Amino acid sequence: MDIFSHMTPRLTDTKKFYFLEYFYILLKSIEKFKNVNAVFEHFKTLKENLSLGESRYKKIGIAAEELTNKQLGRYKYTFKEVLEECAIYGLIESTVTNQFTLTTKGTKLLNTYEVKGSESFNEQVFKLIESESNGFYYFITSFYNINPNNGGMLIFPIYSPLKLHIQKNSLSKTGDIIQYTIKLVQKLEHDISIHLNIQYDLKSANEKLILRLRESNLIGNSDFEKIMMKDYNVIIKRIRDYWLNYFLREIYNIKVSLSYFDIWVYRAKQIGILNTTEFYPTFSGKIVYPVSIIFNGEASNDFKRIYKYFNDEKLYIHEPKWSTFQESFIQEIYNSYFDLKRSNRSYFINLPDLAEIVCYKLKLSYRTFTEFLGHAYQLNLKNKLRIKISLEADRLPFETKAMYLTRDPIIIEGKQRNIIAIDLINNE
DNA sequence: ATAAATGGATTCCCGTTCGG
DNA sequence: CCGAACGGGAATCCATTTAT
Repeated sequence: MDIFSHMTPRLTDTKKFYFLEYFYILLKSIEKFKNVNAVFEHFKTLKENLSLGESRYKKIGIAAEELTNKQLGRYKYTFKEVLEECAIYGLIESTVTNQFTLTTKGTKLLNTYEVKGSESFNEQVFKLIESESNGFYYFITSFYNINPNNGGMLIFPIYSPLKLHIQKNSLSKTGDIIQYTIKLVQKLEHDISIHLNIQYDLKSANEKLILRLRESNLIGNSDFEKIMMKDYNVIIKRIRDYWLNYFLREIYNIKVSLSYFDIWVYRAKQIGILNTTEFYPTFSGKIVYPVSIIFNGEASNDFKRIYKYFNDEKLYIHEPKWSTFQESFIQEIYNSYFDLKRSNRSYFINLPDLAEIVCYKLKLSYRTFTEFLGHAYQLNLKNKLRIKISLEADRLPFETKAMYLTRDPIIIEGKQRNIIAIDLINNE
């Protein structure tokens, strides 16, 4: 029995920020200060210290500069959002205007972060959000319903003109833009048939998109009409967002805006409920899939129960133990390594790419992957593995230095590892 | 009728990537 | 190697919808 026969999910109770650590830095700031201005000042410092938000590219070792007024405005916006969401969960209270204090609940949550670390903290935050909204339930169950034969995986393809080998300077007229959308639609239909196993005709949806671009005067009525180059980025972004929305709302029938969806997904990733990646090898765009299950009953030892719903269904995260999962893990990194190597020719392959494939196939969180690879590497150093694993920090020759900054680093034995090679040991 | 919420659209920003 | 263009996440804006 679906819990939403009794209620609707409250998917917009979450405020507009991605990182769960914002909860921590706000609580910390209120623990130290009462007055809203002082709280904000501290919040700002902690935000910078933990490099939260602003850009997905992490700054490396550059001292913080003075904020512009605009940036300050943005920080205040986020601050306000976090403040509001903390109030929803009863973590803070305000008896006098612009004065805040922690509630018992808030103090307890802050303590969890400082004593038990961010993982336990995230799990507690999850419980707060879920008890308020049942939002994660909505997404996990929807995903499995949408793509039951493929582990609940959702695809969000993105193909910029560049990706389709169309030069910017060849997109100067209305007809060029339309040609781009037609080529794009072919790719989208192809991806849908491959990954969702449905034949979809996107022609009429594409006509709607073109109509909208016309209504906004971004493109003309005749194919020969020039587009304004200042509008170029806007046009491309409109097209991209249109299709992302279309996949979300029309194909998957998920009842939440793209911006809220992104926030839910990103938060779920931090909790370890689902994985999301923009770097899955051989796919262009975003992929989202659950690494947890919800059902009424007891799960095997490979799962960790983190929540129980009022109808007795439980949410379990797939979190196997190394002792029992070791064999499957080794087998999968071995298989996936050779899959990737086939298209690569080089002995070493990109480790984050391998992580993507193994995490997807075994439904492991990235954290568990790193932990298990660490164990495997240890055994390998002691010659207790049937394969030989080499990990290096070097990059592949054709990869530029910057490619690693956009992806979460994989740290094994205290060192960031970028590439991996695997051999069979042939003396057995 | 007014205020708040919503969510799509736009802007900002900045590291990456391209093309010469 | 360099400057221009790209790209995408986050912040913000703002028209529309919903609540009061």
